[in-house]
Parts: sequence; C-alpha cells; structure tokens
Amino acid sequence: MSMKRPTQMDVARLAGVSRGTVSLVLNDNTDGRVPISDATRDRVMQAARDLGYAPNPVAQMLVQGSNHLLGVFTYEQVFPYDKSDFYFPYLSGIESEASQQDCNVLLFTRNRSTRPQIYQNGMNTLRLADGSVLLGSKPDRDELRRLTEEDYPFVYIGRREVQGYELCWVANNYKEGSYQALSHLLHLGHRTVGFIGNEVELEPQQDKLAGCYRALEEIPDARMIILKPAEFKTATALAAAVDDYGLTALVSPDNTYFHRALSYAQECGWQVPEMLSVVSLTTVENSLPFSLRPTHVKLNRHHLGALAVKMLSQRINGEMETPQQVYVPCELIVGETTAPPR
Amino acid sequence: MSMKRPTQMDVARLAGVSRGTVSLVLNDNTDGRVPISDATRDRVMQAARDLGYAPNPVAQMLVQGSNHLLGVFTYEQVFPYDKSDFYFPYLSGIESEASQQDCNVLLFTRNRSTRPQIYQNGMNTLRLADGSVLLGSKPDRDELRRLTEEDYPFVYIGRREVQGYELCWVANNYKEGSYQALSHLLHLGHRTVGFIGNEVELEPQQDKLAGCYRALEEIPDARMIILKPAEFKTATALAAAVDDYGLTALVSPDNTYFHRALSYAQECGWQVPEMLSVVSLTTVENSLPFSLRPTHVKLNRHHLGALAVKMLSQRINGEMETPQQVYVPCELIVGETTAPPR
DNA sequence: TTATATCACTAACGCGCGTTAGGTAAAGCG
DNA sequence: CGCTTTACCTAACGCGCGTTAGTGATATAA
Repeated sequence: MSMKRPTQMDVARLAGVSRGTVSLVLNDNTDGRVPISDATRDRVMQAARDLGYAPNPVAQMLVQGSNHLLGVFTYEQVFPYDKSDFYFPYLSGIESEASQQDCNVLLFTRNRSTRPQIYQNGMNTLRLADGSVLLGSKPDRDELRRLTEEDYPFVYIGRREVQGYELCWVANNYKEGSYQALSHLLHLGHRTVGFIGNEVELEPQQDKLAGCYRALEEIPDARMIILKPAEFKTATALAAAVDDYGLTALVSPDNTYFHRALSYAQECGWQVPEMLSVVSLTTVENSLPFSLRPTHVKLNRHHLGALAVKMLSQRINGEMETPQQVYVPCELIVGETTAPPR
Repeated sequence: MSMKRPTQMDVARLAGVSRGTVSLVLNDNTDGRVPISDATRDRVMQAARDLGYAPNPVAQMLVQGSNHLLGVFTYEQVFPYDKSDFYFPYLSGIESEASQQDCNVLLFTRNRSTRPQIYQNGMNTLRLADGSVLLGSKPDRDELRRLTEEDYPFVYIGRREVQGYELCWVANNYKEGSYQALSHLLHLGHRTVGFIGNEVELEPQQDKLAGCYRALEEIPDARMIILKPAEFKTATALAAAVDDYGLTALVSPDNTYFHRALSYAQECGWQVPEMLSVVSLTTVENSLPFSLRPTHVKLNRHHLGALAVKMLSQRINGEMETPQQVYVPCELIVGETTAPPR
C-alpha cells in the first residue's frame, strides 16, 4: 500500500497550472526564455513542497538521452575472492576518473553463470551503458570485432589486437619495462637467463618477450632460454633446468611465477640473489615471505584505469575521431632479488 | 559523429514491421497472447542482431519500473587507493550474489566532489537502480530517514539505526565476537584491559563495547579502561596509560589501531604477548610485520555482501514485508598476540 | 482604430519502450 | 455465398519529463 510517488502532473493539478509550467518552474528556467510570473512560481513551488515531489531521474534520463553510465566488463570475475589485488587498482582508477567525468559505473554481472559474454541472444548487453571499459586477459576476439563494427565505444585495458580492425586501448608498456629489466640483469653480468612463462599468444606476453629480446640484441654473447611449463612445475624440474642451461637469473612475466621461483629457490637451497637472480616483469602484489625487496617492473594500474575512462569519455563525447592506443610507462624497481652472477 | 544507438524503431524499419511487433518478438512473448509467425520472428531477430540492438534500460525502467540494476552507494570512496582490503570483500560478495540474482551492479560514483550524497537537488539519485546496498561508517541519518519514508528499497551493510524508523541491515555480530574476545582475555587471567577507540556514537563501536561489557559482568573483579584518543596517539602516551592503569592487555576495535598498538609495544620494548596481550575486534587485514599470528575476531565480509544483495532482492520482489535485520556471526581466532598476564 | 510588441502560459512533441485493443486478411463452416 | 473464427499484425496509449511552437490576452505604438 505504498503511495505512488507524486509526479509533475499531481503538482500541476494542485497548483492549477499545466504540467509544462511545473517543469519550467522546477527546472528554474533561468535564461527567461519562457517568462513565469512570481505568483505562479510560488504556487507551483508550494504545491511541490506540499506533495513532497521529487523528479523521477529515470524519466529525466530518458528525455535527455545519455544516461551517464560507464560500463565495466571483465572476462574474468571482477572481484576474485582470493586474488583481490589484481583488478582492484584498475577499479580504483576507474572510479576516480568516472567521478571526475560525472558518471556512474556499471559492473556487468548479469548472466555470468558460464563464461562471460558480451553478446547474449545476439544482443549487445553493453548497450546498457554509454560506453564500456573492458578487462581480462583473454577476450573473445569475435566480440571485439563485432563491437567495433557496431561502433560501440569501448576501451580495452591492455593491448589487444583484432585482425583488420583498429581498437582503442591503454596498456602498460611491458616492452619498455621488460627491456629495462633484462638490461639490468645483463649489465650485472648475467649472460644466460631463463624466461618463465607460456601463453605466448597473448599480447602482453609478446610485448614482454619483445622487450627482452631487444635487450639481448645489445649484448652479443647473452642468451635467454624460454622455459617450458613442465620445467617450472616443480622445484626439482626447475633445478634441473637451471643446471642444464647454466642459468644465473630468472625472469618471470607473472606475479605467481615470481613467487613460485623464489620458493623453489629456497627449497633448493639457492641463495637469492647471490646464487640466482630473480626479476618480475609485473608489479609484485603480495608481500614476499622472504623480506627481500623484489626487483620488479612496477605498473601503475590505478593510472591505467583512470586513463581508460578518460579516453572512453572522449570517445563517447565524440572528441576522439579514430580509436587511439596509449602506452603507459612502467618503471624498473631495483630491489634485493638481483645481483651479479656468482 | 558517433552513431546513435539503434532503437526498436530502427529494427522495425529494417525488418519491415511495426515497432510493436519488434517489442513483442524481443520480449519473447511466450504465452502466445499475441501470435507471431516464425518468419517475422526470424526477420526481427536478424535485424536486431544486424543493428546490434539492445533495449535502452532507462526506457524499460520508465515503463515497467524495474531494470535489474542493483545500486551500491558508499559514504566513503568505494575503492580507496591505499586501503584496498576493506571494501573489497564486500564487493566480492555483492558481485557473486548479484550475478546469482541476474542483476548488474551500479556503483554510484557521480557527483562525489564533496561528501557523497544520496539526495542531490532534492532528488533521490539512487532511484536509478531498483534498490541499493549502502555502505560506509558514517551515513547521513536524514537521508536514511528520507529513503525509508519514500519506501525506497535499500539494505545497509552494518547496523545503523534511525530514531523512529525500521531500517533493513545486515551486520557482523560484533557484540558476540567482542564478547568472545574479551572472555578469552579474562579466562587467560587478565583483569585490567584497555580499550583503544573513540567514535562511540557509531553502532558497530557500541556493539563492540556492549560485548566487552557483557564479558566483564561475568568476572567480578575485572575492569576495562576506555583509553582516550590522546592516550594512544604516541608510544609514550600509551606507555604511560598502560603503567597508570596497570593494563595487561589491549583491545582494539579497529585494524589500524591494532597495528599501532603492536608497533608502539615494540617501540617500548614490551614483548607481545608475554608482557602485553593485544586483540583485534575486526579482521586483521594487512599482514603483520611481526610474524605473529594475530588474535582477532574474524569477520566474513564476503558473505555479508552477498547476504545484503539477497535481502535486497527480496525487498525489491516484495518477498519481504517489513524491513529485517540480520546479524552474521563472526569467529574468534586465537593467535599468538595473547597469553596469560605476567 | 489597427498593427505590433510583450507577457504568461498551454498544447503538443518526443525520448524508447511494454502493452493491448482493434483491424485485416485468410481460412473454416454451413 | 455469407458468416464466423483464426492467425497475424498495427495503431495507439502511457510511463514522467524537458523542450518549444504557438495561443490568447494585454499593453504600446502608429
């Protein structure tokens, strides 16, 4: 038995004027394009007060077009219960900038029973928002293509390519960061380093590899071994690989592999960094159990999130004619997990 | 020159039917009240796919009064840059359950330049969502009252009271948790404990105090000293207070105070727990720098978030006649920061 | 007195969509 | 052949509101 909320029509009836007049009065028709007498204005205001009128924002949005909604779609769970540190800085940046842009943030959480999909029943669910920021390591390229064809405004966080299309993204400059990281190792004197990682088909991984290779080119006798997944699955396997290849340093493109490398090293009784140097090519998220400050490439995920939103706003407002791609620099932090080789 | 998003009218034109037909087809008019031939249905679906049509949720909401949007409003920043652990578990739970309920999550981030406000220019900004989950230690009671009067469906995470109104909330059972925590101390033999904290006007704090007092009642010669803010502002001030009152244990309702107590203790050269026991009445979020497992009350924020969404859905669907309040139990984890007094 | 400007307001459109009464043609029936 | 039923679709209303063309009344000017 909750009373329906009063509308402009109710106010109009009570004040004895037309609904249009009510709208004009309430929107404080300042520029005086339509003059309203003070008497009527007062009557309307009083009626609105008496009824406790408040405009229905939904109706307002309908008539004004844009709904000030920025979507966030993730190909993985937005808030992973265990791995809280990963998406968080992105969302933090997204929130800040969305606030700046005077927009609300819409998290697409509907219909996530199976793999997250943008298109459901052939319909673009993102259309709920004026535009969207996309996240996730493994997007569906077909969906990205279709979004582009539809001209739906979106910005991907992370470099993602689709054959024959120009996407809009912001990405950590992994290539530059990795270049610096490997150069650091090489300048310390390392000549044979191991690269822990697979998934070479993903762009970020490619960038990391590319950066490493660029550093290698500058030192003729240096080489890098790409370790196969089996070779860092157990501590003994890794130990064997290190021995076989004569590795003096390990490079990890990934936070969990970095941790794993360190614990394996401890298991094998290798002193880090004296006997083995270890570098992470991404931000080291969890605090180390070894009280060593990690040598790693520090990303600025917060900034990346904010930038994505800024670019998205530009696209939505038509201030960006063609999709743009932006690299955000990242910084090598030299810590205590690297040293000259023995 | 961003293309305007397609409407049902566009689909209708492309399919060569009337707009009403499009609506009927897309809403999967199952009960067959209005029969549609398979041929037309296919044409419409195809046209919708081709145009990338998706219904405008704002318009849908206007006409049917619901759009599967659950709002999240926070009186503090949702994603605080530094303090990442706090809201995260809540959001994690909210996301899970919203997904279950087949709803998207809307974060209210607009107009956050000053203090976050639900009512802006006299209108309820939450009305954009079917209902909302509210968070934040210090809500505006007037706003909560007004929301209730408007009969807007919301669930507060954390017990919050408004004189003369029945709110709907889910809360950690701080009272029970604190009772257990203090009982633990008392059973260890402590008789004079200090309570670090202020902000007594807030409900969670009141609950913690109430739980402590209940435990005290069971041990006649035990007493608890409420330390004033000045008394734990510096290590020396705290040291003086501990000496003056003869404290053998400290109780902290707050994570940061817990950490501060531990570092002050270290500064003063007090062994924890041998010379001083310390208990936290909330989840200890950051890993300790002391490698001591903390004795603390463990909250289940993830579950709390999920439960809030579940209750909110019930309210929205009219399955909850009167606002309900639910306590979620929390658990005392006995760690290594407590021991019998010297 | 008639033309013109000013004032104060109303009528009406459209935002995009869900819904339903009604309309049209084909099919069934006697 | 005329009447009813059936199948399929359209026209139109209304959700609540912002906006503007237009209308009628009064005041000013020629």
